[in-house]
Amino acid sequence: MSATVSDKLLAWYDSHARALPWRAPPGAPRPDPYRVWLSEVMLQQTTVAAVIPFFEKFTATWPSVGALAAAPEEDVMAAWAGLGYYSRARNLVKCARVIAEQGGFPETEAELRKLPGLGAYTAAAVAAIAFGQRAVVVDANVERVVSRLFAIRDPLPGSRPAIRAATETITPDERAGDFAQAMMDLGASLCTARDAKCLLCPLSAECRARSEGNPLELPVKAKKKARPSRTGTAFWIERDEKVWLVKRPGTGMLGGMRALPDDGWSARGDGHGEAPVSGAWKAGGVVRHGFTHFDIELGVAVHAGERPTPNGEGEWWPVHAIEDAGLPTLFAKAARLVLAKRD
DNA sequence: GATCCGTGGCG
DNA sequence: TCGCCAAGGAT
Repeated sequence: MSATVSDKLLAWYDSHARALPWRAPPGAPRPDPYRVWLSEVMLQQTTVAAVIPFFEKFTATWPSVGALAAAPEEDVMAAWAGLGYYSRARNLVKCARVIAEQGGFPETEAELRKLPGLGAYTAAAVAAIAFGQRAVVVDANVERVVSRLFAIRDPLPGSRPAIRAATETITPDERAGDFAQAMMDLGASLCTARDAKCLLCPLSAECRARSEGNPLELPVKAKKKARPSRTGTAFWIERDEKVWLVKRPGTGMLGGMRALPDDGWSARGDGHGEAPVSGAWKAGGVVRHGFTHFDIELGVAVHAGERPTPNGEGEWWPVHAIEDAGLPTLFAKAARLVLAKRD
């Protein structure tokens, strides 16, 4: 059974693999480990379509892990702005510097797992795809495909050990990297969360969910908690055609990112409403944004006084270049709102 | 194990 | 409109 599944899947992959910028061209040897690692980190909880432009920008700016290691962290954070989960960018820089210092990527799953930002999934994926190691690669696609293939009906995340054990039985000794990518292509194109194109699937004859009932019922997942709604305020403080930006603390939400000053709102509670500068303020409108665990309704207050002098750390950023500041999406929305109302 | 951490697309 | 979802990791 195991040989049958992987053989069928690899044969399908050989004719149906997606052409993606981090994959080696057909017939080429293994892909560049730097590009594999970078793409895998970007792809954590992030769709292929969202990653591609960021991947192209990063590899054009920093063509090697050495170039990335030498980059100012601030530049990398700004380049990551809009992609989300910003701890990935901080760990990306840390990891690049460790690798540069070590003279290259480690090639085993266990050594890769020690690097910042590489968990069980990414370490296995890089070991298999970039270095040809046999590694059991389990991501959300594999969880879904394997849950259906083996009719694993226990709900996630409790079923993860069983899913991993089942994946182990079908992972081939050779081409484990192609096998992993084939599972992900299958999960992205045929065996998706809301659809199952079983008539096109190379594994339909082996699929227990298909023979036993409706594949769309799997995997079963625990229900998620409702997201709270928060309110807060961001402050637009301008002087000499420059706007005051702060750098958020290195850990926590939007950690290490440039931002507009705000009133301390968070996932846990609303903002206190107090401005960082005295003087007159006018309402600049409201933006709404959804984070993973809460929604925020953010009022934008625009300073209406003369030559404000903010307290604390920050920098004056040219208003005309605000799109280059590397603001995360919520603050980018707020900035666009202010500038749009001005016209 | 549970929680925190972004964003955009989809039905 | 809205809940779900995506090549997860760190704590």
